[in-house]
Amino acid sequence: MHWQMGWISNRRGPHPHMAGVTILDVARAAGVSTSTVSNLLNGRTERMLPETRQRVESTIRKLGYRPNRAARQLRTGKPQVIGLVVPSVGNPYWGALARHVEAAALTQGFHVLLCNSERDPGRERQYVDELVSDGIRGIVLCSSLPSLEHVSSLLEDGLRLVAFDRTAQATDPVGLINVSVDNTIGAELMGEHLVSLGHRRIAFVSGAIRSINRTERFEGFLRALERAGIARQDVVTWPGSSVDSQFGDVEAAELGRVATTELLAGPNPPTAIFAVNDMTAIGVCRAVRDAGLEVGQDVSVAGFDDIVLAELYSPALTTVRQPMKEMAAAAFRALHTPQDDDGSGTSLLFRPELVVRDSTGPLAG
Amino acid sequence: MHWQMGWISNRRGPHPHMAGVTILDVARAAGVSTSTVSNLLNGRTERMLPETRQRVESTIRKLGYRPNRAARQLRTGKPQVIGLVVPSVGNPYWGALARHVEAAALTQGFHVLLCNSERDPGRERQYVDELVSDGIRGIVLCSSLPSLEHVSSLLEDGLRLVAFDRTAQATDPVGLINVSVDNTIGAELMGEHLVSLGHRRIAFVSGAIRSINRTERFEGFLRALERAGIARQDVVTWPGSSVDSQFGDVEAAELGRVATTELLAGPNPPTAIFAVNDMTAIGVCRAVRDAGLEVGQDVSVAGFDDIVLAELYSPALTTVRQPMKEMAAAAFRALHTPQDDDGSGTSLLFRPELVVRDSTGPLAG
DNA sequence: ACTCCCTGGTGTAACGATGCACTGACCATA
DNA sequence: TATGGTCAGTGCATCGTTACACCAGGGAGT
Repeated sequence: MHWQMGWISNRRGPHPHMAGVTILDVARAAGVSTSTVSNLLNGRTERMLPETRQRVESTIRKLGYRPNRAARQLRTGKPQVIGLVVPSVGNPYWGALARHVEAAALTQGFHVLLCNSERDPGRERQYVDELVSDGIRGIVLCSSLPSLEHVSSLLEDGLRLVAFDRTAQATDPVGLINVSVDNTIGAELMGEHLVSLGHRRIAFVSGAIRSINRTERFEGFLRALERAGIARQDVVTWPGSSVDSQFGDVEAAELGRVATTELLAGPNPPTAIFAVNDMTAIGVCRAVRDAGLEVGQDVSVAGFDDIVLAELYSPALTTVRQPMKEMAAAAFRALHTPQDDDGSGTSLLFRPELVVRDSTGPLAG
Repeated sequence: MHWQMGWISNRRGPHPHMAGVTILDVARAAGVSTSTVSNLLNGRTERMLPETRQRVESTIRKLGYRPNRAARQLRTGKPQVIGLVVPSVGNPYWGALARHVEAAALTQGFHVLLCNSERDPGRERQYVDELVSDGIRGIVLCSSLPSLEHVSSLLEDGLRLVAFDRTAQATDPVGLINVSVDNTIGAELMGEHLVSLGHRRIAFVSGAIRSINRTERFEGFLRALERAGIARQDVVTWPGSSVDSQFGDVEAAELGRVATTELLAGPNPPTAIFAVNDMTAIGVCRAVRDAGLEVGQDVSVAGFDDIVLAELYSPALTTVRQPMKEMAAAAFRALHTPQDDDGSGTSLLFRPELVVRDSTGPLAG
């Protein structure tokens, strides 16, 4: 009978896996049922003789058995995988996040599926839908969208969603957890730092202040200046221009450059410039130098984020550090803690740290 | 009978999925068998009335059906996922690769599992093993190991492995495909560029020349200088020091700094310095400035890779660009082309491009 | 009328793990 | 001797998809 030949030669099915030791192999070798092996694997050890447990465990090791994730997922509906959606992992900031999220996931045996939205809202939404329909129940989303209302139905269906680099908003769907640095405090620290160096005319450079992050950073910055007796209306900002739309990476630097060139050419130019992030700060530095001035000497420049670049740049950038590793770990953990229905704990704010390097210095003259 | 109640209320099983439209739902709605739907899904359309095909296709769309990846993998053994193992996605070079690999995968409906080896050979090996035993059959590996012999058994078992940023070696296991930029040509281009600027005393800075990349870059560099009549023994290199071990990211810059400081303090210092990569070049720049000299004016500095940073740095770095997007796409494609048993085509070399910016300039005086 | 082939499908046993409902053995109590 | 209660497991239906083996019905060749 040829079906029997098929059965014999094809114990592993039509497409044999490489690491083909199954739970059945373990069960047989240990002289127990697959149920017992499964029970052990899933922590139901209380119904088991320690001796049996030992035997099964050693069999698992001897055979090099590893549970098949696909089969497990098919059965449980929960894959050991989380999704990570970032604008672009080519950006050092998101690259660092991806690195630390993956490290955190690894400690719990989870894998990370990487998705680059390229700042395309449609693509971002599609990725989330796709991950969900692939059975993934936990996603770290770094959205470029101000509103996350479109995911509320997924949240209601049990998806665990962590929004990274974003603080909670009033209109947020319930169940959403936000992980972010405390932008307000960070900007306040930087404001204080610049004031303490003697600067009084300080500019804030960013794109059109629409995103939550930018708003918060601006607010914190203002707060520090007002405390130092600088009136709100005396704070220099850049009005924005045609360059200003959705920026990423290199464009952010370009924005800083354009803004600074205008600012320095104007009447009564600032002696210090606080950029909304490090990429922008780099563009600011370039413009300062292009104007024949020295960064840290003639004009102080500060950034935000503390990307790798900041330390390496020349001059090394004074900036506000986000505790990336801790934030990434918290984001991953939040994916597994059941949601608090009391509505609290939907925002995890981390304390930023002021990092003073060479791009800021005391007011000259 | 309570089992019946269970069956009724639990049509989706004990852990209901969110997007629960199955192939059976489609089959029923279209009035065909699941086999027919499956046949359509897998391109076996030749045995099918065009009319039937239309009906099934529109049903799929109407119901928003998406095949369950876990079930598909369980059956076929081949997940729609590839693995990407990089030293650290926090490094802009690898971040850029990850971004483009993911984009290439997306075009074919594949997802990318991200793994950071953190330059730990054990971790790198473990990741590969883990991916394989999870059923993944295609991996892009950016190894820190000079030899890849340990994966040969996996290759024999049908794993498709692409080694990125590495050229083929004599001892490579068969079936391994290498994707890399042509380091020799790239370095040659840079050597020519520096020579054409009038430099005669040019240093090559890297860690201990052990890795394949570094060796090739050094060779190409030498070739250009020899063609210009500069004897091999006159080429300045840095002997290496205690700082020199396995470097990554920030450490690479530090290496460049230390090396350059020594070089400039020595007798007859070089007028141009070619660093093995951009990170190192950045460290070189810092040391040049620390010595009171100006980059691009007093001393020319060149890098390799053209990471984002290079353009943003100040001065903008002259470097050798790797066509990352094309290389990433080729790496992904190589994962799916059957292996050529004739042994050819195991190395894909891409043509680099010289990018002249501000860090190099004509010999002063 | 009979075989043989072709077309356009269908039936169904797996893939590997899970976890509920069950059970046989043993002990304690009534 | 019933009765009940642990203990330490086991049996098996099930998740959604695939692909091989099969089959009905029609036409062509002999």
